[in-house]
Amino acid sequence: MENKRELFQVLTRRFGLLNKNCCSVGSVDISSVQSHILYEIDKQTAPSMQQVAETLAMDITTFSRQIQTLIKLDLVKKTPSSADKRVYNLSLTAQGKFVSTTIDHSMNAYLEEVFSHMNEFEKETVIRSIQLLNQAMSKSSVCCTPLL
Amino acid sequence: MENKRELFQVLTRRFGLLNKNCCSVGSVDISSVQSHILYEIDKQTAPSMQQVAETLAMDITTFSRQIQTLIKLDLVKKTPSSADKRVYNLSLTAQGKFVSTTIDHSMNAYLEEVFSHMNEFEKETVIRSIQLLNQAMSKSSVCCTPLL
DNA sequence: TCCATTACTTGCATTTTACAACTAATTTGA
DNA sequence: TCAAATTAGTTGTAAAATGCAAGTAATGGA
Repeated sequence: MENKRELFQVLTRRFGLLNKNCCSVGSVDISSVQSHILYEIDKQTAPSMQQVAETLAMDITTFSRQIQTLIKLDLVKKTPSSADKRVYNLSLTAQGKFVSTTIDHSMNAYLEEVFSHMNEFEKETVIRSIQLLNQAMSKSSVCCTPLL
Repeated sequence: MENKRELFQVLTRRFGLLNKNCCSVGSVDISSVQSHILYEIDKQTAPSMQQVAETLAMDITTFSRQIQTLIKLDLVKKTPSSADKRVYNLSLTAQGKFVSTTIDHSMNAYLEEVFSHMNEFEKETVIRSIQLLNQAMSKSSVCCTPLL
């Protein structure tokens, strides 16, 4: 079986769909892009706008507006940096933290469910393979340069 | 290492980015969604609008407009079905076929490049793992029901 | 034959996106 | 030291993508 693209096409589509469905927590309903933003703010410590936008390979102007939306939803806080007055540091509000954590749980629950269809050996192999793939992609010169 | 979500988050983001960059062929410049549409029309034989829209988990009205755009770009042809006059069968024009094939080649070239960072054993393992993953996801009850 | 269903389209209204052009703060280098 | 270049972030505007509601036309079942 050598049609790699087919495999990856289906895989990405599934993940895209998963991401689409993922992001409704109580009365808060955010987009997949917004959930990625929350995720990264949570992961990095007090990142600047530029940092997060670059990690997500997003245009900074689009990012700026998304942050405005997330602030209106009371999920994100923007604090002026004392070191450099041009910079804002991003952080999650209590509610933002809650939403982010809840999404994280439901994603992990979904992944557990998926892995429950495999035996222990397959599970290990697949996890290891994804790691290999991520490493290989980060080494690749063709694409994806800005991404961690 | 057990943070599965982290792994998949990075993987999907990379693929998303790859898809974004993928779709410029000569003077034709299409979106990632449109390339998925071409891909599916090429793969299925004379599918109806509903069929393709459902495979891609797209809203039919959005899909209808995307098809209009692709017809204007002379990439897709819409033929009334003789069996059922409500139905249109979709197919690629010569140019559409060319664009689709070219994208397919460049995606496969990219994947080859990625796999070139692995040895033969790793390569086999990763491919096999993606297959396992796709199977497991298709068995999953949580998500992704409409997808092949 | 008439009514429910199906395939597809159009009318909105919203959201997302990105280029260009802006302000304000910081750094560079003569 | 101070003007010029760079950097962080915002806003104007315009295009594209999205999806619900409501429409038309064809089909199929009772």
